[in-house]
Amino acid sequence: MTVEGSLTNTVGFLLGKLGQQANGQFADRLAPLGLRPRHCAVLELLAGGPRAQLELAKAVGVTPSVVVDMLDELETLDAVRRVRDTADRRRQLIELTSTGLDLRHQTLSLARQNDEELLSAIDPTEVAALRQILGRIAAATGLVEK
Amino acid sequence: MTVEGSLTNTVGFLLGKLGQQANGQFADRLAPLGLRPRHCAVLELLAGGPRAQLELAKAVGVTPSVVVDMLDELETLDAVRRVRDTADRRRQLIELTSTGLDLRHQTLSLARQNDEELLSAIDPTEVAALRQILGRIAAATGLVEK
DNA sequence: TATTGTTATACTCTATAACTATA
DNA sequence: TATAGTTATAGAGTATAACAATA
Repeated sequence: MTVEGSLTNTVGFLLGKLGQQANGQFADRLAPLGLRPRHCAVLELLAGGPRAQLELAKAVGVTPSVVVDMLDELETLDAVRRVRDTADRRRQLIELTSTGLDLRHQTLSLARQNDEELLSAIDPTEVAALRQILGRIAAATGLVEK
Repeated sequence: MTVEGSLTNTVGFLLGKLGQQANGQFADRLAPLGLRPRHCAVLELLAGGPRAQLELAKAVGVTPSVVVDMLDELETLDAVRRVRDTADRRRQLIELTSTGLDLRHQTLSLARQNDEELLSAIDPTEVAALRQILGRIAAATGLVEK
């Protein structure tokens, strides 16, 4: 048993450590695809329809110049297309290509594999409870658009 | 309700996001003390007795040169002392000073405040369940020495 | 010759600010 | 004059590798 009154027992500390671990493992799985976790959030958003770059920046929580880089990379992979908005020629609408959609399915599958590995030590009913509680905290802190 | 089959529903994704959030909030609380989350792990370890720098590096999971920097900072704060090991003069044993011990108490208190803020949306029995499950996952993945 | 700690260097990630083209 | 996107630059944070002292 861990020492009472220790930092290690803190939920925040555990979340930090486990989050880093989960993210690192996920990044390793994504690497062969030429993607990193950040890209997945973009693919996910674009699956809901085309978006402008600044919209993506705000939604993913990164600065616009980072979005430019990510989209350059995704374009190199033929995962997305930049199409000029005819109504406002300053904007570019980012569309998911068919290979982008396929890539998104793959990342989703990898994310599930990642979960399985991460959660292999605890039983299914607890996994469900965990997912539910984490989802509620994320929603409460506004981390995820409901 | 969130879309079924979405990355956002994944435990790994939620852990990553929440971990980053928890860590950021904790870092903000620590900033006035001149500390960052990493330092807390060092203070915690040293509370169990003096350690050599390479031991600290391995335990905290950072590279030796980073430990040098962290200890320089902690020494500036008078939180730790480097004392040459008389048995092996290459080693330096790092000791917690009394102000370091005090600092450790403060960081623990801040970590608890952080938990309260983070978990304000969910009720106590669920918090207990969450802490228990996270602790078990962390132990299973070897993230925390039991 | 190997090991502890240190320093110097480089690399990644991200943010800031200047720039263009459109509005 | 303001906005969308881009580029250039700089700042954290971290890792790698060369180095001095000791074993």
